[in-house]
Parts: sequence; C-alpha cells; structure tokens
Amino acid sequence: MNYEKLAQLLIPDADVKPLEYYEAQYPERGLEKGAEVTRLAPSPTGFMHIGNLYVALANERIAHQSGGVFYLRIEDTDEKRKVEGAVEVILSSLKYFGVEFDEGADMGGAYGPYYQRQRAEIYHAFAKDLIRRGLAYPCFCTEEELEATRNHQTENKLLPGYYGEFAHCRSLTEEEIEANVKAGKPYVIRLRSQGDVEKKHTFRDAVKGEITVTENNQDVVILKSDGIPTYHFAHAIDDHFMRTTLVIRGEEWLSSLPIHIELFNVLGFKLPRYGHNCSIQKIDGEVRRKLSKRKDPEASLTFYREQGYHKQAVKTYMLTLLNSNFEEWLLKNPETPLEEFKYSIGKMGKSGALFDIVKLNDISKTYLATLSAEEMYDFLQEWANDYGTEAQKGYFADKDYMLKILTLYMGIGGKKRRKDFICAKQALETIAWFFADGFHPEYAYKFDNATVKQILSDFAAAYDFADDNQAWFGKVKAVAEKNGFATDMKAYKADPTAFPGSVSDVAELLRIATTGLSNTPDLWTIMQILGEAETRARLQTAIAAL
RNA sequence: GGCCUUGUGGUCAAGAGGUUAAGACGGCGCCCUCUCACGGCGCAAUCCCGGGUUCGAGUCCCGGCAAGGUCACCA
Repeated sequence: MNYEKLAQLLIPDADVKPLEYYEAQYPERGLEKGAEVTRLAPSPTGFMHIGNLYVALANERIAHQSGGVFYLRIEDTDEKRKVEGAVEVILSSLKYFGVEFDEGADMGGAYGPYYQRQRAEIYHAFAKDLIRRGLAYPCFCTEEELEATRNHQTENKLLPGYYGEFAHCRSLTEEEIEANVKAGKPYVIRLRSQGDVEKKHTFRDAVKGEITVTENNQDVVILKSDGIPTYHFAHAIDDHFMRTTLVIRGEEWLSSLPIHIELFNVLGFKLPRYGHNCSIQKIDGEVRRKLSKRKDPEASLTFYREQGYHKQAVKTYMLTLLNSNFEEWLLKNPETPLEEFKYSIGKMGKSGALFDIVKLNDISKTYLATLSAEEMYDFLQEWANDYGTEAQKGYFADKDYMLKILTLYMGIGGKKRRKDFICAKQALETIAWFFADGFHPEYAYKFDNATVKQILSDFAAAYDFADDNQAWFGKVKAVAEKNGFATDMKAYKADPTAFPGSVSDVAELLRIATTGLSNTPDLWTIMQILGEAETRARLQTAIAAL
C-alpha cells in the first residue's frame, strides 16, 4: 500500500502546509509558571444552558486566578445544529453574568480562528499525515451496514462499535479504495486504533481524582464525509494548538477520554490536564436527571434574565455548587468581591448536585438586601425596560415615590434590613398595590361587616396625616379600646376569650382596607407614602364596599 | 447489557481510623410591646446494605445494591 499516494487521493487539499508550520504559527504561550489556559467550547445551538454558565465560571475562575487565559471556541462542526446568531447569544449571556473571555470567537486572538469550520485546513493537514503514516484510513460503510454490524454485536453480546474484525474497511486494498473513490462513494476517515480494551491505566482527573481508563480500540471517525472533523479530532488539534493547559468539561466526556488520549498520542501532542465536572440535576418525581432544555425552564440562562434574578445572585449560587467551601467563605466575607475567593479545582464536587431554586432565592434575597434604594431602583428599571409590562415601566415615572417604597420594603434605615425581594419580577409584583393600576383589593376580614365598618369609620375620623408613628399607633389603640378590643397584648394572650380581638386585629383591618393585604411592612409609613388623599380615599372605598 | 463515575439529614455539604458527625438552605417551635419580613434562640432530621481489617470504621478492603454518564459521520 502506497500511503503517500493514498493520502493524496483522499485529501487532495493543495494548501495544506507542513506540520511544522502550524507548530510555529501557534507557539507555546510563554505564560508564567502555573498560569492556566482554559476554554469554553460550546456548540452554537442558540440555547444557553445553566450548565454552560456553570462550567464557564469554573474555567474562567481558574484561568484568571492563575494569571492565564480564558478563551471561547465555537464547536460548529455539526451543520444540523447550527443556529444563526448563536454566538451573539453565547457572548451576551455570559457577559451578563460577568464571565468575560480574553480571546476567542468574535473577539480575535493569536490562536484563531476560533470557529472550527474555519480551521478545516489544519485538521486536513493532520488527517493527511495520519493516513501517510498508516494510522488512518477511509471507510465507505453506509449507515445501514454500520447498523447491521451493531445489531449483530448487540445480539451476540459483543462490544459494539467499529473495531478489529468489525472494521471492514480497515483491510481494503489500494485498488478497492481507488475504485470506490472513483465511483464517487462517500467516505469518512477513521483512526486505525492501536489500543487494546483489555489494557487499563490509572488517570488523574483534576476533579474526580484517580480514575481507571481503558485503552481505546475504536476506529473512530476523525473526518466526516463532508471533510469536517468530529469533536474528538478537533478537540485534540485545537486544544493542542490553542495551548490549552486544563480542560474542564462536563462528565459526559469522561467515557470518551480514551479516544482523546489515543488521539493526542498518535498526533504527538502533549495531553492537557482534564477535570470532568458533574452536571446540575433535578428531581423529577422519583427520577433524578440532568436539567432538561425542553422540560425545565430554569435550565435556560434566559430564564434568570426574564425573572430578573440579579446576576450576582446567580453567580453566587453557581459558586456555592461549584466549590464546597465557597459558602462558608462568603459568610465570613460578605463584603468582599467574589473574585477574591480562592477557587480550587480540588473542592469541586464529585457527584451531581440537585438544582435548588429555594436556595437560589435565599441567596438572591440576601444579596438584594445589600443594595441601596438607588441601586435597587436602577436594577428594577433596567429589568422593567427589557421584560416588564407597560404598567411596570410606568412605576418609574415618579422616582421619588418609588424610592420611598423601596426604602420601606427593603427596611433601609431600620435596625434590620428586610428580605422581601427575590428577583425583579417578583419585586415589582409585590409592590404593585402602591400604584393605581396594581391596586385590586380583595377585602377578606376576620370580623363581621358591621364591626369592620365601625372600626374603619372610627379610624378615618381620628386619622391625622400629621401624626408621627407614636401618635398614630395611639389612635389605633384608642379605636381598639372604643370597640372593646384588647390593647394590652399580654392581657389578651392570657385570656383571648375576654375580647372580640386585639389591637393587632384592628391594625390588620386597617391594613387590609388600605393595601388589600394582611401582611405588609409598617402601616404608618405606608400611609405616609400613599399620602393623605389616597389613604383617605382607600379607607372610604373599603367602607363603601361593606 | 458492557464500561466508567458517584453514594453523609428533604437539599448543598464538612469530614481524609478515635468528633456530642460542622455549617448553610428548607421545615417546625419560641422570643422580638400591630401583621409580615428581618433578627435571636431552640428542635427534628443523615453516614446505601452486608461482610471483613482494627482495641476502635462515615473514613481502609471485598461483595452487593442504587443513581448518573456513555456506548453516532452530536457535541
């Protein structure tokens, strides 16, 4: 077999350069010792999964913390999945969450191109070299033939795949190959695997620790019939020439690690370090499964934007899942920027965590409670502009009024900050009743109409907008007393049957009448914000409704 | 089914032969002179199972079991 001739026949590519050219073109990066070069290599499907953020954050932290480089490579080798504008989605959604690349697709850099489709020449050069060395060969098997083989293997409980005796095209003669090519039969290029599945090695994974890997014996496809490489081949070449030092990727890749090891080996490249991280899961009835793009809205990064989760909160939550000691650090250093946390690969969990929206909500509340009224105003307005209803956008017309509401709802100025807000959407919904078109009270009192009417009327008569909190509460008490309600909570608790109710019940009636809700922050302040006219009007409306 | 990985409260988890088995979220209860929220205090709840090794095992070994991943011209 004349391999040189075969290589020329299969990959006639004229502009393929000698291999040394590529080594010279993409030299070692010459970074400081310990600096890691990491990457995110998504497929441009137009959908950003929360898992993308998760793994991006890990890679980004490690690169930047070590003084290295974090880049974006687009794995667009699958024509069918490609979506227009997907790169823009990737870039913008990660940027929103504060993950920034140093180089890569749409940004440039010395190690590009960063789109795999634009790197065909490099892949061809190396595939051609493998053919020349007898380490790769063309395969003309059709889909049907491959399936027949697979069925035969499964029926006979044999290891499925294209290997050994099942690799029909492995032993094609030069004449047969030539005839097939001349006949125009489509072909792929396969690796002529030298591995033995019986041989096992221990491999050190940066997150999983010591693991056992078997040698690869599959004659995997390296170039598809359209001349585009498969993931495996592109991975080896790209991560070598982009000088990646550490590959952190999802654990679904663990089982193809043997292929990658053999590929790097046969190509003469140094293997990067690998860390396979677990995917975020969800409990669905009885089953635990990966967060699904189709079934779970929270799987999509856009979900968090639509709901108005603060990016810092989402990032913080990701970090708590990513590094087990992060949460403790955060508790001790609530004011410190997240970037100062010492991220370590070794602290990454070995088993997949369940996504916990309740925990995210708690983190969000805690974070939002650190914002000032102005910051909250800006955050809410920004969200409303993109995702809010027309009415919600209108909330920002009177900034002063909004600021007062936020100050109240966030407990600013009080001894303790409140934590009522989870995300922008929920926040605007909870304060909606402050605005004319958001106030739709459904009065639900615990007392009979006559009593309620009496109390409401008594309060309306006594109410003076100028009263301070003390004086105001004194009047609430007076109204309570006049109607036989307990004003001394201790006395009331000692014998609740002695009274129709207590001051707290009176306060509740007033609260429901003015806000439509039984739970709100301080009522006196609410009446101050609403203003005298609105307060009186709401009281009258409530009385009239009885 | 083969192979790989992983099994500590409901969830995230600390733990690397000797601990009353941390902490956080959630739940429950009490307290905080109007509700709620915040905060404080407290309670309940965990080492997958079975064998070994050892004076002693969540931790080491073996065997089960369970869950997840993977077996494409998808990444």
